[in-house]
Amino acid sequence: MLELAVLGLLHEAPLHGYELRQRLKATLGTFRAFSYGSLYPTLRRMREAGWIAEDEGDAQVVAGAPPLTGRRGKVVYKLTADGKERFTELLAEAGPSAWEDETFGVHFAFFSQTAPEVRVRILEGRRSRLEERREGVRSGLARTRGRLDTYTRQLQEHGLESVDREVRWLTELIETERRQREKPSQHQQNGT
Amino acid sequence: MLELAVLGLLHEAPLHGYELRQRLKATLGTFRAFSYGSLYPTLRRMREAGWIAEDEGDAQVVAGAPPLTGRRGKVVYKLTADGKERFTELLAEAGPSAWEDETFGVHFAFFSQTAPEVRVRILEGRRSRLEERREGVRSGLARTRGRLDTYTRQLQEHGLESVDREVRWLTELIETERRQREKPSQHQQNGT
DNA sequence: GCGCGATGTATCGCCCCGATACATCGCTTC
DNA sequence: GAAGCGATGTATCGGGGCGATACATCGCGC
Repeated sequence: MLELAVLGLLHEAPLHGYELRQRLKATLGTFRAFSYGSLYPTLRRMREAGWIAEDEGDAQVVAGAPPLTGRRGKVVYKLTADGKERFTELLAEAGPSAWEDETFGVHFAFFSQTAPEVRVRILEGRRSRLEERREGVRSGLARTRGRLDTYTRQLQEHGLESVDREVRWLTELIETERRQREKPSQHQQNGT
Repeated sequence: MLELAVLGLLHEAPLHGYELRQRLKATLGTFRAFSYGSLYPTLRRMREAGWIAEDEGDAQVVAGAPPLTGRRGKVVYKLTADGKERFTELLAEAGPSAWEDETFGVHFAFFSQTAPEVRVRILEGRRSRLEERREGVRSGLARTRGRLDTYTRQLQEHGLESVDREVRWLTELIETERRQREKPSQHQQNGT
């Protein structure tokens, strides 16, 4: 999980740990935090696996943000060729591993680097995943009708509505994707 | 976490592991699953701590549900006196440990056993927690205006709306709680 | 009589989190 | 000018949850 996120972030620019974590928060938003307690071990694992390399040294690596100082002997990480390959490989995956709760957000965050067919597959996969869950909760709610205390029921209903909301969101996204594929001349990329 | 959930479930009736897990899913709904990989170790820890006792044996323990067979040498767990005490103790806690993401749902699920003041404190605590986060995301979104690609922005905005929705939900709940305290004659308990 | 899905108990390794420990930098405050 | 402080920065540790996996039995239909 974190692996993919780190791969994606470093794919844009070399970063050191602290920055990585900031970007993680900024990119994933409410979705996930990823503490240093996960980050540094992951970084080590990835270095050992050969996906990333440390660029010890000193200055001017920061690339984008003025508020980040970034000289002095920091450990700057960057992708190796193998790392890039690995990233592409992970982005191409369109199985359950891409649409489970914990994973989906990270995959989605790098959708602009992902192939259009894969995007749609993932969005649809996530949607049916959520629809299944929704049915489960709904029937559970129906089965225990009246036997639940107010708070438990309220919790369920709130959860149900959240799932519902996400399903609608996904449906819109899928439709947009389809439209995009009809007329691929338009693009929705950012403008730096 | 799981500890509180198990305590709460066993407080209603003795159960064995499998049932416990079913109830966990039914009670927490979309909120959390809790796999056996967490449940059984937790059960062991709790037994060692003296909160629960095993009631090996055979029959008629099931208490409520017809579809659950439940004879044969299953391991039925029930609360000890210490366990009940522990439960009450945990229910009375109204600190951050009760309103963080992972914990809040479980505490909420047992609100009907929780003191009214504690309920309000927890709801308010959760709400300010979410409001903080909302501000963080909002300002992050403003700071990077235009520099984010569509997908990342969409993820952020969806997350933001989710948080917003939960804040509104909590506000309603808080108001209901306050009203309840004005005229405590009405109650909102379930009717078995 | 055979297989299969639900019931049931349990473990293992992996990953992530919060807490914690440091150390330095740049800034304000006295 | 030194003392204090919050942001920057790197890192570890213990604990807990998860998915996968392994079994074993029960009740069912075929």
